Amino acid sequence: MQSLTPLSPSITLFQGDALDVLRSLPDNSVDMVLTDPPYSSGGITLSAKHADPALKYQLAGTKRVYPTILGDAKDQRSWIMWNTLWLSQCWRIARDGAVCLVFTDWRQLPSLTDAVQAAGWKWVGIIPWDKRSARPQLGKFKQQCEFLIFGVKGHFSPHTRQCLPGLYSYPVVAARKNHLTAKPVQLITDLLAIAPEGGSVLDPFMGGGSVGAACIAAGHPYTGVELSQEYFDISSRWLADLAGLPLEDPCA
Amino acid sequence: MQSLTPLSPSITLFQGDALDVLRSLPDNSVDMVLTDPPYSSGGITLSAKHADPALKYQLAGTKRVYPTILGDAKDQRSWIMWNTLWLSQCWRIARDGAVCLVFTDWRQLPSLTDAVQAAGWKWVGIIPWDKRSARPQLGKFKQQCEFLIFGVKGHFSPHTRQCLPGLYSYPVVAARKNHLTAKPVQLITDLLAIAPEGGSVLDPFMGGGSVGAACIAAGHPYTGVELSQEYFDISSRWLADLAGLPLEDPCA
DNA sequence: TTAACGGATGAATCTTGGC
DNA sequence: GGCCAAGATTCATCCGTTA
Repeated sequence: MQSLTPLSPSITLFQGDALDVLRSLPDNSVDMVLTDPPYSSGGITLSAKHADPALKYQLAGTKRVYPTILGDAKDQRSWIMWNTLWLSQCWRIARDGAVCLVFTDWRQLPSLTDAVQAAGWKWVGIIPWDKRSARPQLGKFKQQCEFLIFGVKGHFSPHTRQCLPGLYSYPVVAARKNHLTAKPVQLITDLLAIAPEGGSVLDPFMGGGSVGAACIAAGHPYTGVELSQEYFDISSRWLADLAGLPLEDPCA
Repeated sequence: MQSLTPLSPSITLFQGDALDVLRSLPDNSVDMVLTDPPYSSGGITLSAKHADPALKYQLAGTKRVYPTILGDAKDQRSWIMWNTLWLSQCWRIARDGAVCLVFTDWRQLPSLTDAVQAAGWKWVGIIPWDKRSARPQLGKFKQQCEFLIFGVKGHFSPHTRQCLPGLYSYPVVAARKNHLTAKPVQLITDLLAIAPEGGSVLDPFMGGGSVGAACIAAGHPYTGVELSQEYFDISSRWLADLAGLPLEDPCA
């Protein structure tokens, strides 16, 4: 586990395994968990599941190639258990009344609702994200949406007088993606409206860093964890840039 | 079990319990199952769950009163089992390659995907329906969507060259509803695009009759079942009217 | 023809008080 | 304390009517 801390007083990034890092974080210290774990979806056969996700989820002939995504080859039982483990750690780290939002695709949605609840969160909703574009399916329904599983720890008190929508529609702009499954920053920014003003956000699967970028823009302290050195470097460079800070030299 | 058969050669309606009626229908005889079962959702305590759905699901002070919905007070285990039973019957009645679309709310979604698969269907997707308007939730995400669980029997071959959307957005118009949970006819019409031309449709929970109405408009033979005598009368009158047929007098 | 206004409603949720 | 009944609450959205 390697930490680039603090990138600024309000941005803390760790390179390492999510579970290891989460275990090191103190109780009752964050207001929101917002993250996008590897789905371990797709691939009917075991060998197809074990294929590099960058190949598994991309159409043959796609020109853009992304770095390898780690930890995306679990079978169903292990995936549920592993999600329960990191979500339990998040629950411990979260304050009472904290909100948990986790991305999933349709295939893993039921398993993820199990894991969220097994970890102690109260499951209170499903929020679809309409990606607008999706692979066309001749004569079938497109898989046009991903989903956010919405949970709360203990008693949730609203932090805003707004009524937040139950559906978000933002296109994926390939040119702006720095990760195969990067989410639009505007989507994340909208979701942060549920958090208290200046509330801290924990993201155990930082990936390309969209959640961090939205947090910097919206003034939320952010803690991100990423296993892959490659993605860690990409997103920490981006976030340092956004925060207007020089990147710390870990060898200095 | 009482049958008003045939309302026309292509419209068959049964008043009775869905499971009883389904058991009487022959194997391999329908091309699509499209239905909206009671959700048995809502209500935190058992007594609240057992309340009249018209009270359970309606806002205090709502003026419009609907007839009682039957069979909406099962607990979680029974609900899953009961769904598995009627879905198994539907699977038997369906032809190879048939499609199954079942409405659910967010709370029952994971249980319904279990039941669909336990009944033999291959689960291949989740299609959100955006209702647009929904009850406001101060400082939280609205429950703005319901969901269709999409399953197929055996090998599905596309029946259209269209690519169907992965999200449907239609408002609920209270003035046009004849059932507390009636679905917009246009939504159902759009969903029928997945069926083969002139393919037959089975709907074990007819309710207000929206699925029947859409089938008549789109030229699909329709078999509907409804337990409540009151809703059976309402919807068979409506469908007879749409089909331009005089209502048969069962006492004649 | 178009724009603005008023009224009704939502497959709930939460709080409070009583038994 | 647990369970249950009753009542208050909330606003985006849509329709029909009026301006």
